[in-house]
Amino acid sequence: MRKVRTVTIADVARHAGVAVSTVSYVLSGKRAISATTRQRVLESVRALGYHPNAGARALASKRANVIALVLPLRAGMNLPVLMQFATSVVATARQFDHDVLLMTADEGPEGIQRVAASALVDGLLLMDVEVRDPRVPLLRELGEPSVLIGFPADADGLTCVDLDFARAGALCAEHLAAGGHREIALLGAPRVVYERGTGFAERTRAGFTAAARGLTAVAVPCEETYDEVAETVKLLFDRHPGLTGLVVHNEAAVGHVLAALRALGRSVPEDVSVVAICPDDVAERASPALTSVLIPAEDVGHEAVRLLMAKLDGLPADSMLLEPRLTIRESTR
Amino acid sequence: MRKVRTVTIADVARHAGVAVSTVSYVLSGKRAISATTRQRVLESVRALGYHPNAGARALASKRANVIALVLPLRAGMNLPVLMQFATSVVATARQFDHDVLLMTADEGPEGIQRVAASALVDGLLLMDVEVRDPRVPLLRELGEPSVLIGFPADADGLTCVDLDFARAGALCAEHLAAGGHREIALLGAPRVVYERGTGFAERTRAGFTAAARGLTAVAVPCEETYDEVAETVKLLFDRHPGLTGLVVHNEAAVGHVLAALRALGRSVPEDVSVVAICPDDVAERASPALTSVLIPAEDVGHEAVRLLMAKLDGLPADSMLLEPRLTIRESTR
DNA sequence: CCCGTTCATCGAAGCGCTTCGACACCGAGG
DNA sequence: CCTCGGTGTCGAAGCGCTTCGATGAACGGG
Repeated sequence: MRKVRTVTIADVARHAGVAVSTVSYVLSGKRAISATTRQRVLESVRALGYHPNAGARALASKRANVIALVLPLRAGMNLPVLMQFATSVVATARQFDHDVLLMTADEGPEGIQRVAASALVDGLLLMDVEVRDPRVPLLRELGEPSVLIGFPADADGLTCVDLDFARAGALCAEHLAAGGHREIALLGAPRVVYERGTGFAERTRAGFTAAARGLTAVAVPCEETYDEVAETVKLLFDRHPGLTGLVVHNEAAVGHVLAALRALGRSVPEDVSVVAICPDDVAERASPALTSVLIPAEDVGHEAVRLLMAKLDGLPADSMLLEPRLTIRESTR
Repeated sequence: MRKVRTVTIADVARHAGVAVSTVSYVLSGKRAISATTRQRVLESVRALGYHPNAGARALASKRANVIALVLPLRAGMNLPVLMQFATSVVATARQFDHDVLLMTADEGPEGIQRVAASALVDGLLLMDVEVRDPRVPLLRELGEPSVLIGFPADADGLTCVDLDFARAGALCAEHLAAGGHREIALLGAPRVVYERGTGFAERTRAGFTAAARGLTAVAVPCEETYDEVAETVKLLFDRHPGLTGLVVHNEAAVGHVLAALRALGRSVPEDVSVVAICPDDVAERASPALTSVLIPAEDVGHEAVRLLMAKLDGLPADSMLLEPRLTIRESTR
C-alpha cells in the first residue's frame, strides 16, 4: 500500500552519474552512446526499477505510443472472431511498443474526435466498418492515421484490411462443385446484417453466386434461433428437393443447422455436404467436424497493426485483402 | 490530411482574454469563477474546438484518467459474457470521464507493473482472477488501486466483485426441487477449468450440492464438443435412470446438451427439466427456451468501475457479490 | 604541430497543463 | 473611515521527458 515516490529519469541520471539527456538517448537510441556509458545507465535503470512516465513522454515527444481500437460491440456481432482479433491487435501492438485503448462504436464520431484531438492516441483501428460509415468522412478530415477493418463504399486514400470474402464464398461454391454437387445453397447472415449494408455478408454472397455459375444456387439470409434456422432449412429443402450442398456463413447458426438436418433425417455428409465459413474451433467442435473456410482474425489484426505502425512512421500503407483458407474435414464429399 | 497545429489552453485564454489558469479552473471547476467569465471561456473553447492534451494533463495532475482492463483472452473463456462485460466497463468508465486501456493477461504481472509504474493508468480492473493468481501478490505490493472480478483465495484488503455463483447453483437446485424433482445433475465447466482452480466453477458446484441436500444430486465436468457432450449425457442417464433435472453451467455446451437429449429421445421439459446458467440471449435462442440463471455481466462491469472510481477518489470500496436472477421459461416444470 | 572532424556527452529550452500563493477588489462590521 | 474576510483572477513554478545546439576530447591528415 505504500505509495513510493516514483523513480524519474533524473534519479537514474544521478545514480549513473550522467546527464538526464544521456539517459534519454540510451533509452531511445537516437544518438550514439558509448558502450560503457550505456551499460552503466542500463544498470541504474534496473537497479532503481525505472519506468518512463507515459504522460511526460507523450507530452515531450508528441507520441503517446497508444492506438485506439474501436470495436462495434453491438448485437449480432461475431464474438469469437472479434476476440481473436482484439487479442492479436493487443499482442502485435505490444511488439511495436504500443498499448491499446479500447473504444466502443457507440461513442460515435465524437469519440474518435476526442481521443484524436487530445492526443490520447496516435492512430486508430476501426473494426466492422460499414459500406457507408459516418466515421469515414470524419477520418478523412481529421487526417489521423488510421486503418479500417472492412471496406467502406469509398475507400480512396484510406487503408483497409479485410478477409477476401468474395473469394471465401467462391471457394465454398467451387469445393462443392468439385464434389459433383449441382444444386447448392448459401445460408448467410441474419437479414438485418444485409440491410445494414455490412459489406462482408454481401461480398460473400456475390462471390458464392458468381462461382456457382452453371449450378443451381440460391442464397438466403439466416436468423440465429434454433426454431428459425430449422424453419429456414426445412423450407429450403421443400423448395429445392435436389439440394445436396450447403454453405453456412453464420457462426451462431452453424450448430442449429446441423441439428435441423439431423431432425429432418438428412445425414451429413451422406445426403448433404456442409461447408461453413467460421473459425476452426467451431468447425472442429461440431459433429461431424465441418469442412470450413477460416476467417483469419489473427492475421487481420496483425496486419492491421502493422499497417498502422507503418503509417505512424510516415510510410505508405496500401489496403490489403487476406486470402481465405479452405480446410477439408468430414462434412463434405 | 492537413495537420492543424493543435489548439492549446493558451490559445483559449488569449481568445477569451483571461489567464491560462482561469481557463483551467473553469474546466475543472476547482475554484469559483464568475458566471460571466465562465461563459466567455466556454464559448472560446467551443469556438476554437479545444480539447485538453491528455499527456500534459496527466503529467501535471498525476491522473491519466485511464483505467486498465485486463482480460484473460485465453481459450475456453465465455466470450459473450466477456464482451458484455467489456462493453459495460467502457461505457461506465466514460461516464466517469475515463478511458479504458485493453490488456491481455498474457503480458502477465510485468504488464501490470509496467502500466502502473509508467502512470499510463490510474487503476486496474482484473478479470477472471483465479483462486491462486500470481497477479494478486503483485497487486498488493504495488498498492495500485484495483478491482478484481472473481475472488482469489485470499481476498483480504482487495476489492472484488462477482456474481454469487454459489447462490446461482443453489437457485437452480432449489427450483428443480420445488418442481418435485428428486434426482438431479449439474453439468459444469470443462475439466480443465476445475483443475485451474477458477473459483466460479467450484463455487457453483458447492452451492448446487449444498442446496440439493435431501435429493440425489451429482455434478460432473462437461467438455464442449458435441460428441463429448452427447457421451457425457448418455453416461449420466445410464448411471442414473431416474434423473429428471439437469443444470447446465457451460454456455458452449448448452446447445449440444439439448441436441443430445433430442437424440436420446428425451423431451424437454416432459421427460427432463433443464436449467442453464448463461446469458439471456443464449437461453432464449434455444429450443425450447431455457429456464436460466442470468450472469449479469453488465452489472458486474458497472459495479466494478464504480468501485474503482471510488478508490481513485480515496474512498473505501468493499467487495460485493451480485445476486443471480432466475428466469423461468419453457424448459422446466 | 595545428586544424578540421567525428564522437560522446551535457545543459537548457520547451511540450501543455495544474496548482499554489498572491493580489486586487468589494461589502460588511467596528 | 479603516480594517477584515471573502471572491475572482492572475502569474509562475513545476510535472518528467525529449531534443536541439553547444562543448570538449580524441584523432588523423597536411
